[in-house]
Amino acid sequence: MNQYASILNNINRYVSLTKVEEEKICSIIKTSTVKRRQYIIQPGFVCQSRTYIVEGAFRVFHLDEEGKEHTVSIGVEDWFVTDFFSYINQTPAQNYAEALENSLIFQMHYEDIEPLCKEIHNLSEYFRLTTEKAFAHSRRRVISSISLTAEQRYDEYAAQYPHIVNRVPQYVLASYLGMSPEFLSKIRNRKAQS
Amino acid sequence: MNQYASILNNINRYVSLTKVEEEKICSIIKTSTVKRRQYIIQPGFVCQSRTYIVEGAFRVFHLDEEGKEHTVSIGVEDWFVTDFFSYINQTPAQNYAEALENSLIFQMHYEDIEPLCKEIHNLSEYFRLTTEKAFAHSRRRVISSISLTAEQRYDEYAAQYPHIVNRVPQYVLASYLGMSPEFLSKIRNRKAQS
DNA sequence: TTCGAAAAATGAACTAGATTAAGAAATGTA
DNA sequence: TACATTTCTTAATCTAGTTCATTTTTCGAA
Repeated sequence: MNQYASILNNINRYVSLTKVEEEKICSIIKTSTVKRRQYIIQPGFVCQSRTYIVEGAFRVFHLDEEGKEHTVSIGVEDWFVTDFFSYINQTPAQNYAEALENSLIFQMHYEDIEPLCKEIHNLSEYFRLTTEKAFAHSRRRVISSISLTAEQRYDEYAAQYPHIVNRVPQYVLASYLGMSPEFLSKIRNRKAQS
Repeated sequence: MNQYASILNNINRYVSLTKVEEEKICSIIKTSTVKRRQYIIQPGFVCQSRTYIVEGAFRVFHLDEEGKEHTVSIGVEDWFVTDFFSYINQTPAQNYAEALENSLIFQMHYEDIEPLCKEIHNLSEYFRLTTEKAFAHSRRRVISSISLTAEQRYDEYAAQYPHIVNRVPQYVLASYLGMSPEFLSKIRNRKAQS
């Protein structure tokens, strides 16, 4: 069994790669291990790669002028972590991507993967379809953040990601859901009571 | 000059279509006019098409259980309007898309455009690149909605979309920015004073 | 196994922004 | 031109969620 089975499996859920295509894609993958608290993307540096999480967990967050962290996304196994704005424009990132656990990742460099998208129609389709899906979810999150109360947002998240909600630190989840850690604590406490 | 010049021009900013490709794409375009207040997407109906705005303005909004409207996106000329979640899954929409002005649109039907994406690599690339861009912006909006105050969100929008901020009704903009129309009125008034 | 630092919980005072309601202005329509 | 409907404004009241200061718990490292 191929060491890249996980990511190929993910891609083949959307398209049907030929053996040759699989090999080309695998040939540009770089494997790394990352320790908890380590950053793989930092403000000021260009996000060079699409990063696939084989094992572990990451978050992307934004640090505002007042020193407050705002978590943009949380990802675990079989997800991608990217600062898309930085990646697609190849301009310096404005966010951090931090390992929440010791992790194993596959990285595909911009200068390798973008030409490959021009070459392999299936790969282009894969990223088109997955990005459309991610975009649709992002829109749903915008609706939630506009229309729901803090407690409703927590409930929705807990229902949708039961395997993540208790895996990440509370202050990370609070900053993802757009509330203070104190208030999230209060919400959880209210639930534990009843 | 081709009647589809506007949309072809948009596509050719990202990829270089051949004449044959251009003709295939144009052959599936349906042109319509839509009156102000008319819906082109409604809850319960599947979003069948990608809609390109030639002239006019639209908004996509969600109606919650309490009867409140939450505007998800606002689009004018040279933008696409789609309920992506409904479109990609071909499931009933949960949102409305409403014409804010009398408008002229081009529509490409799911069953025509999706096979064409499999056939024309350039088209697949076009949608991949534009969706990645839209996704990156959507993420920025999530950050804004989490980290900025209502007034800062208004300022940011006014700076980024000066040509739209005074073109749409105030209650639409308020529901897009996630605040009450009364509060938006207050903000605008504060600015007019100083 | 104990120590120290980071994370979580608690509670009280505070505020951004919502809600309500009523009137004024603008806009469309006959 | 006038009437009806939609949109915007103003101001008072209310509350979800923040801030800050303190205490308690958790957990990794030695």
